Amino acid sequence: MSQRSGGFLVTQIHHLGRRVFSELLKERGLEIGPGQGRILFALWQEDGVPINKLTKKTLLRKSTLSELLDSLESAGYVRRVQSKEDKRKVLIKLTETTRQMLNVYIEVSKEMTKIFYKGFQHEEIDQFEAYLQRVLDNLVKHEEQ
Amino acid sequence: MSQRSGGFLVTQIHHLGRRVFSELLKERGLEIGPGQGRILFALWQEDGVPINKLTKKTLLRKSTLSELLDSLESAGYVRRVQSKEDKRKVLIKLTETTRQMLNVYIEVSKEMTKIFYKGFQHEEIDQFEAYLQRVLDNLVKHEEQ
DNA sequence: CTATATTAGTTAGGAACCGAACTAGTTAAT
DNA sequence: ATTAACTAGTTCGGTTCCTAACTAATATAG
Repeated sequence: MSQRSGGFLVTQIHHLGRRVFSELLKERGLEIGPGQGRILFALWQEDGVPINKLTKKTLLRKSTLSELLDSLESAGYVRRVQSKEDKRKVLIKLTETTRQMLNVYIEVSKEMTKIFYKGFQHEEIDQFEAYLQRVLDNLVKHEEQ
Repeated sequence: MSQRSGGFLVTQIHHLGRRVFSELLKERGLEIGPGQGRILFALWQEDGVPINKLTKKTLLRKSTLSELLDSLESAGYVRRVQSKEDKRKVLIKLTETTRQMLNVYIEVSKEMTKIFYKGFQHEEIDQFEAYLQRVLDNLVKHEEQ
């Protein structure tokens, strides 16, 4: 119960990992930051979604997304389209250029995973990610209340 | 090998966790942000250290520390003292006020840990944190090269 | 059918991070 | 004993995140 450091470890992994990932993206010529990549990744899985849905996928605040989307839009990676059914909603669509970046991004992600899990057995990865998911669920549940 | 999401999970846990932790600190009347807390925590373990050593403990860049220490100093939580042996070095010392915050901080950390690990057995926590440490080591090793 | 509540996004101000370029002090090499 | 190389911190400009306060559109309740 006493000296647990999970939160600190996660924070350190996050920051270090982001630096490494950032470096890999640059090496491969992908001119996006890891924050932008996170949003694009969600969009590659499902395109043309309203911002509100992106907040659920990324767990970012809508204000954060609003700003990141500004930068992605002015870089020409996404377009904002007002929904016709509900005029409050803004649908985010990938541009053609962006769709072609997916493969490189996947490559970089794989490389990142290799570094991340160096020396891990497959079952260890499974177990570890299951733990991560449980922790995430705990936090989500706590925030919902 | 293919669809691994460890990095994404860690990122999400980090951001959610930070929001929760931030909230807890506020509830308990501790007027510091989670970033500041991270530095103070390192100082509580060892006081009067040069900034360079703090970069190793926190894994933050020196520019980041420099700025966070500005805010901690102007809030009266730490003092900067030039080292006499090596005039390049700046030693960071806690003030008396800050030393008294430790207990509350520990309380908040415990509360955070409880949320984080809800439903975990002791051995599961041990195993999980060992995995985290391995991942962190991987990233540190990769960066060193 | 209007008033109210809810939902979707944006904006503004601030905090926590980064790399790159700088200053100043120390060490090492000729 | 100079010069060159290294080390310690700071500063600057930029990114990614936050909360709180706002506007606009839709849904609901009387």
